[in-house]
Amino acid sequence: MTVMEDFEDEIRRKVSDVLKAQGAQDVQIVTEFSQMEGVDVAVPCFSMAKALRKAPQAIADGLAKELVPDGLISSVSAVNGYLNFTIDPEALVKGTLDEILEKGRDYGHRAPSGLRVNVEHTSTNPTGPIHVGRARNPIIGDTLARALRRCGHEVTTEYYVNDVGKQVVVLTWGVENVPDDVAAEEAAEHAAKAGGTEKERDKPDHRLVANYRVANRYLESDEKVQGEISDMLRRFEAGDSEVIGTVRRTAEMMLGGLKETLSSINVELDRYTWESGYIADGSARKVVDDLKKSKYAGSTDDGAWYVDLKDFGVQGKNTKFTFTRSDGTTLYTTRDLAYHLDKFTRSDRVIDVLGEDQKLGSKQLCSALEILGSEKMPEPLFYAFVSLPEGKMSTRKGVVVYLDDLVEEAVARAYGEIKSRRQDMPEERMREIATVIGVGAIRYNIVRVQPEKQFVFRWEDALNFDGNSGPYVQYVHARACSMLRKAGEFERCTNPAELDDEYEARLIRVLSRYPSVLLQAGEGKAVHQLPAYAHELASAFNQFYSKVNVLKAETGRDARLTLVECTRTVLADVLDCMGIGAPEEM
RNA sequence: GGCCCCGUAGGGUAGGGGAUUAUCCUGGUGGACUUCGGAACCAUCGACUCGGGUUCGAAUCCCGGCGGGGCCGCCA
Repeated sequence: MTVMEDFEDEIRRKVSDVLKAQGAQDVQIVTEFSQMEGVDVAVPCFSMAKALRKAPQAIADGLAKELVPDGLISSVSAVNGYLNFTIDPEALVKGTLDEILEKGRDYGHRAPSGLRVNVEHTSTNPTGPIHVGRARNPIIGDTLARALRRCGHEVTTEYYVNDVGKQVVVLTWGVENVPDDVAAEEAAEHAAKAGGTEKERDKPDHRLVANYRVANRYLESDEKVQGEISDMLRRFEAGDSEVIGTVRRTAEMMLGGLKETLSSINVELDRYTWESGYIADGSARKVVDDLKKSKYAGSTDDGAWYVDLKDFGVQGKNTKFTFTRSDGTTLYTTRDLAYHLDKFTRSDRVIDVLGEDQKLGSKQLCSALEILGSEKMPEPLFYAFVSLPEGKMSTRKGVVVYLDDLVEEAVARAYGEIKSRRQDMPEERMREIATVIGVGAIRYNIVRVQPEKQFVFRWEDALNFDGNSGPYVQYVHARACSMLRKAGEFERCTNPAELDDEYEARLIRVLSRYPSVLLQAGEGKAVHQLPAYAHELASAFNQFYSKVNVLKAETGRDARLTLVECTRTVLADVLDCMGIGAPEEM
């Protein structure tokens, strides 16, 4: 419990007591942070108006009259239908700072809930490198996972690897059959088309995707290749262990490259689950058997099975959700059902981070789970697609920006910045910090916007290091570290009498809100609140910094240094929650 | 054809029924400061897609246009 939470509790309790004394039971009392100057928490009285049959302002007036400021409440007033409360400023200062000092990097984190939460994210097909369109997925997913851990949950992150189906078979055929020189030529040509932003890389995903492109091209025109691939696909479907093994090995090679990319942006997943596993262990088959028994099931003349979802709110000309082909083999969605049932045995909550093209699929999945009698349902988190100013990303047309290229560019840019301001720093250290800054800029820029909004990728935004950016926040952290380094030994002091400047008070107020921001980001699945908060905190610190002397303070130096230390602690944690490093110098 | 998202200053973006000042960044303009690290600080300019409706009150909810995106496979 933080001071702010105690404060809100106290308000709710006291307002409720007064209402009960006035004969009103069971009235919902909501508290909210106020933007009004001089008001900390407000209770809007509008929603009580109907139940109490009184005007909002009259309710607020009545309550304000009965409530005597004591405890954490230092003042009460009624304005425009709001009951406004001010927290005892001394308690806020002392309570917030003491708690940060005591908990350190755990400030704002909740006690263990015992809840197991599974966050599936990324799960891109292992057929090519990750481009910035897809990058929204790992960045949102990883950030959400970090926020949920701070909410006290036991979080497992998971990547569902698609090693079944035509795409991976085509890839595998390409890797086995396309001559090295043809693939190399394709890679060079593709890089040239991308206009120099893209480089040839010796990395499995970039190497193998050339074979994949060539194979796809052959597939369009060459009958011999078409025959070979469909034969391979047939053997794959029939359970030919040789083909299955080859495909799996190819997918693993590709995945190795993808993992490298993810790791470069600080995304490490706890678990990789292979789609083919659900065929091998018979669980996809069991889903088929169970669905066939349902009253919604039916089959076409040639033997394909479906469930009709028209009673489940699925709209459109075709409400049939097919779960077996006419030859009896399973489909992607059938295996996805088995996958979700598996996840439910391992977790209490299951979150899927998905592109918005999966909306219908996800709804169908839920309906089918309902038919199967599942008590748990996945919670999908959808994000809209990322496009380029020139239009949709397309690997084939060369209209694509690979995440590896973006990272490289951002790091190079950060390196240039450091080099221009720091002549004293060793080369290796500059490189190290440039990586942290470049990656920070990218993650911050992408997590900044609400997932459901379309996102147009622009180099100048992604490489922006000013204002509302990762590097801005990192810079403030580095600056705070520098001050603490220079300060040397000091005695921690949280005496409110020494922290009564308006800039100090504002900064502390922002610090006090961190726990509620983590809650919104995690439980509310609103990860875009994190960069907004980080920027607000960093900005409040910069204002404080420009107006108040710390190292040269005549009085209250220790208290100010303590405030600097607390800010640094929270900045480091909010950055970490976004998967962004907090360098001590830059 | 049907369904689902989104539309906020020149560009980007927060708020997603309420407080006669709608957030933040960028951009423009103008400042302060011999700095505890200027990737900074201050001031100023500039916006709720349109039309109806619900409501004491709408950027916010409902209906309809317009614009952008997505989906409607025995693909994954």
